[in-house]
Amino acid sequence: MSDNDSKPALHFIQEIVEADSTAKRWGAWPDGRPRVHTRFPPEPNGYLHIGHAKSIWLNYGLAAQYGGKFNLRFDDTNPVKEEQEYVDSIVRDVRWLGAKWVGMHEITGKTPVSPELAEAGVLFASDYFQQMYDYAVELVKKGKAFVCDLSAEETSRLRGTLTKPGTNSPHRDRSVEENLDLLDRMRRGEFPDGSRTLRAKIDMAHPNLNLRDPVMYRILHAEHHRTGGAWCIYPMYDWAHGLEDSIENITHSICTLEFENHRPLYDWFLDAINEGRTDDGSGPWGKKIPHPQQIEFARLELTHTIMSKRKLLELVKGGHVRGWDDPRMPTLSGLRRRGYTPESIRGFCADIGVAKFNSTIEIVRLENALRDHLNRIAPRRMAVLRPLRLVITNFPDGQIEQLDAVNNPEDESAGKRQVPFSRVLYIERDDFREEPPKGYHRLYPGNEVRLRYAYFVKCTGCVKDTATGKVTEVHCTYDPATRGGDSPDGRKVKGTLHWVSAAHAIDAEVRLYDHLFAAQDPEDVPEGGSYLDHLNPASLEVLTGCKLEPSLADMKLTRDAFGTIHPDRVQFERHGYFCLDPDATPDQLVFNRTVSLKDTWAKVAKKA
RNA sequence: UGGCCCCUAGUGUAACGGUAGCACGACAGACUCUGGAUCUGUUUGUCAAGGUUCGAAUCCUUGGGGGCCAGCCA
Repeated sequence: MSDNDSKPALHFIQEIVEADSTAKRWGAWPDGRPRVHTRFPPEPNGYLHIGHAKSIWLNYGLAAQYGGKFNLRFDDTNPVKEEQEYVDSIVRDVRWLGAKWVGMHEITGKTPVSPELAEAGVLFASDYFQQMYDYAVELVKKGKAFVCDLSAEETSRLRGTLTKPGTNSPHRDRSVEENLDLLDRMRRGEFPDGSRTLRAKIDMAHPNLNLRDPVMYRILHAEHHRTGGAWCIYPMYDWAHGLEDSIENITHSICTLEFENHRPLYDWFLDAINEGRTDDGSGPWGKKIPHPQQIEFARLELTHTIMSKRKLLELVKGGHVRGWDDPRMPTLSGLRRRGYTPESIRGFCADIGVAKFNSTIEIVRLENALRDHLNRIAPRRMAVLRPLRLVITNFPDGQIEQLDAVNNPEDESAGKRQVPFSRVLYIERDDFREEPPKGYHRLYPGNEVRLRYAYFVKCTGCVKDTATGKVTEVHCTYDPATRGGDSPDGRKVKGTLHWVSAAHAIDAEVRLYDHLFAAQDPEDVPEGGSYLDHLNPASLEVLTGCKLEPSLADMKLTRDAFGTIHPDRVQFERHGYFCLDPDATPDQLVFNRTVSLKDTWAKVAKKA
């Protein structure tokens, strides 16, 4: 090939959109650019998780890439499962991720915003209920739908099986007049729940079970979170979804693989409505309505976690986690509280690709995307999580020195800060061994190490509790010539330790997290087992009495105009990335470990 | 004894009939005031068999493996 500018590889959906744009298949915006209009259509029956992030980013990313539009639309067609709480959390999470929908009110400051403004531009399928009903009446008139009096059990029995065809409903051949009358009375609430349905008249012998006279409306005398008691019949997903897309003039209706078998039905409904309609609106049925293209891709699966909304709900309700926003949850609210950045989640989504293969991504990929971003933006600080006293026996008692420390070696503009140093410090318990294992180059009797940004110190011994044998204090001497951490004689040390001056340290609680599930695939359980059996008992470790350098007292957790938390993020050197938890109070700092640093030593030590 | 979809290193993902590449991991090394970061190198792959073709990961056939579908859920 002679061209050096190899185009970035497009995934299969981008290829479709690209081809459609070239052909102007979906027409053009007023300025002449080809139209691309996507949407994210969550059902408000749970919190969003990282899998939804992939979908949001796919849909919004496509719209952004092709200069198109993106809708946030709630698919709220089942009042018995849906709640306003979920609407609120979903709107919050989509906004936090960085997707911008049509009509969205963007953040302008920290002044709290009204719920109306927070929801500005958000669409609801329930707003289309009347239009959907009108279309249903049209199908009845066209002889393509009928009212069926069969019970749910009978309907199921007559549907047949995967290998055997179904049987026609005895009500399938009712007259249009009778169907119209019955449908009207269903709508008026004359019939009890479950007594009748409106069904499409397709083919009870179809090999695709979705086409065996599917139910379009069921009777549900339930209070809807938005329409209240206005309706007592509610549309089924298959009937509703294509109409929602059509009404919004969506071009590409992207969904996950399990809807592949539903695409023929998606198309059938739209085709049925368009039958007899014309491009110019002449004729008895009027103008043709838009018919978007449904495209399916593989949903995101991750190791060491679960993505099922039902099971996530179980974890919450069963008290296995503290709530939807527990930092161990794969929910966006959990990841946010844990300290994940929207940038890192987007980066992850861009990284993993879009395809039709059912794959499971190793969770380290997510953690890596996180480290990658945090490494660039997080200021470095020193924090001793499991403190051990270190006394510098030749350092003048009462003397305090302020030493310069670099805030972020990856970002010079982050500048420097001063850290107080004195005779008694805390170091990590793990950084001292009376008898060092092979390859250990931290502190042990006779060994010299560097105290980061401070001095070289040489270990002279330790003090032990006579009863327990536990080391309570380590002693060392320092070399005054190494101030700042460099030796004028060119002498090298292998280890560099972080530390905190005991007299200046602030106390904090630190929560360490590990994978919620110990098993790679929590769903992989023997007969009679449960994914709950794989819950990792060590997924949360709470450390108290941690010692932090004084500058950490400035850490903040802010809330934006929508009440969404934005915690400051830091790297505790040699430990990992941390952020303030909403549980923190002015006199009790609480930190979450977002993700640990890669730990080569741990790997070496484990092998030995 | 149904229909639809899918299968490329350990895990993901490119190659669109013309040299199987990339990322992450793993391993080895360099560098380092974080056993971090960074850099270098190594390793491993087209599910199988036929067919079409000068040439097949790619097209066809058969077989194997996996996913989804029998809600008045989405």
